[in-house]
Amino acid sequence: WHACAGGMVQMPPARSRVYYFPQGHAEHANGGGGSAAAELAAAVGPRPLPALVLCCVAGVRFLADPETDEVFAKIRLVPVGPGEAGFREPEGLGGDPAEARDKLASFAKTLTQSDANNGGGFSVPRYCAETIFPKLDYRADPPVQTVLAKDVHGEVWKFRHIYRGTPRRHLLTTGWSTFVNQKKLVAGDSIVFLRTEHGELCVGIRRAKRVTCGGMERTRRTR
Amino acid sequence: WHACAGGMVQMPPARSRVYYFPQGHAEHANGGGGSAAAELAAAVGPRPLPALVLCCVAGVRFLADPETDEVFAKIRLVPVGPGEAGFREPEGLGGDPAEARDKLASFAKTLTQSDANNGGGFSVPRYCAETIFPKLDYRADPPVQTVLAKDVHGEVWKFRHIYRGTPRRHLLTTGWSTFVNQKKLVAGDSIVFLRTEHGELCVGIRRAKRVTCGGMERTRRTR
DNA sequence: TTGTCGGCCGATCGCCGACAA
DNA sequence: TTGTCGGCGATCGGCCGACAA
Repeated sequence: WHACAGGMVQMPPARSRVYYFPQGHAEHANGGGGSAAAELAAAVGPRPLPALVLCCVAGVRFLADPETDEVFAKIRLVPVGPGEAGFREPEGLGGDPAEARDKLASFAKTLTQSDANNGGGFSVPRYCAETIFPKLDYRADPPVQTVLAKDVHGEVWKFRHIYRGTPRRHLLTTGWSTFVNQKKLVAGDSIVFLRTEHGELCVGIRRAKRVTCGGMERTRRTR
Repeated sequence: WHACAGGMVQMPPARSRVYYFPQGHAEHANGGGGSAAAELAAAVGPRPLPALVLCCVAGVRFLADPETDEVFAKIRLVPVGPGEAGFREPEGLGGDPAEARDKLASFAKTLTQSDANNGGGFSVPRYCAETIFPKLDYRADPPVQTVLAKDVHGEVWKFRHIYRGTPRRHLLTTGWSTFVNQKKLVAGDSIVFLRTEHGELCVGIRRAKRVTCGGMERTRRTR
């Protein structure tokens, strides 16, 4: 899902030509998780570095880690000889994904302490509630509904969406803390809600870059 | 630890001669976890099967899976040519381990529903409480103490041991449910308490053979 | 002797409006 | 508009003796 990966990530379409940069791949694979091929292969265009290999994108598979929900892509590359015909720039790179993207409405929010602390609730920004979520019946008092959202694995999460308080605001209550615990979200992580063209509601997460500092305290609301 | 593996398991001492049975090793490794070498190499003595390899036990290491606490052993085997001298039967097999075993007192109990259900407590059989656990001060009312026990990894678990109720019985209360949850114990699994010759208290677990049936319900005390 | 149950008390969870940034 | 807090009600964990097997 593009919404989870972030707006900076652009994937080359199939059958386009890219340069494979072996040294970067090796360094990346050393340092972190196994999802090395993805961003590197996306570094389209020639660079002033040795050992560039012109390749043809044979296939792209969008995947997600079943445990951490980390999204990555597997890109099959087939080397192309310099003399071979049919050199084609990945021309659609600027237009295609952007065009596809505004067919679906999406909204991202970075979790606050209050969202992540086990107080149990999530403050829904008005824009998100009004454009992404199903319409609320504002005649009810208070207006409440159950919201269902699918994650990257197709698993459905159930949230109680209520519009209450003075002044009025949108909140997710029941179901939210379960989601936070299962996904192991902390303040600083981001959550993405999006509605597909079929009107289906989806939810994704993007984790903050973890500060690998020792004395990091897991803030739990003190009473 | 022998107490966890059960009384049926006997390990060959170092430098003894055993027969390695390659086919069984291969079948076992296919079916289950990685702890293949252990029991197979323990099948001491010639069998009416082809492809037996006479080996010398070069070393035995007693290990435990850090996640499941499953105990197993790694046995280094060195093949011995049929003509080589010094053929020595593992003569000490009957006497040695048995003798070593009654130096330390141990007690095993299969967990009942009440022990495993999150009611929070564990019924300690009188024999276990009186011979394995530290002595209680029966003058107190009720007699209580804190019991510390090490598991196979050296991790220390803390239990509240109390002698109460009418009629009186020994119970583990505080600390027990944490232990059950962390070790993922269910009714039917067994727990082993033992006291080493240094008076140190240890705790081990032996899981029941899981029935891989679909509709197995996780019984939780209904209210 | 010890397995299971109902009772019950206290801790925690999580929903709420009141503020204020 | 929305982040954080104190309050407080409902739920649940877990300790207890009463039985009975």
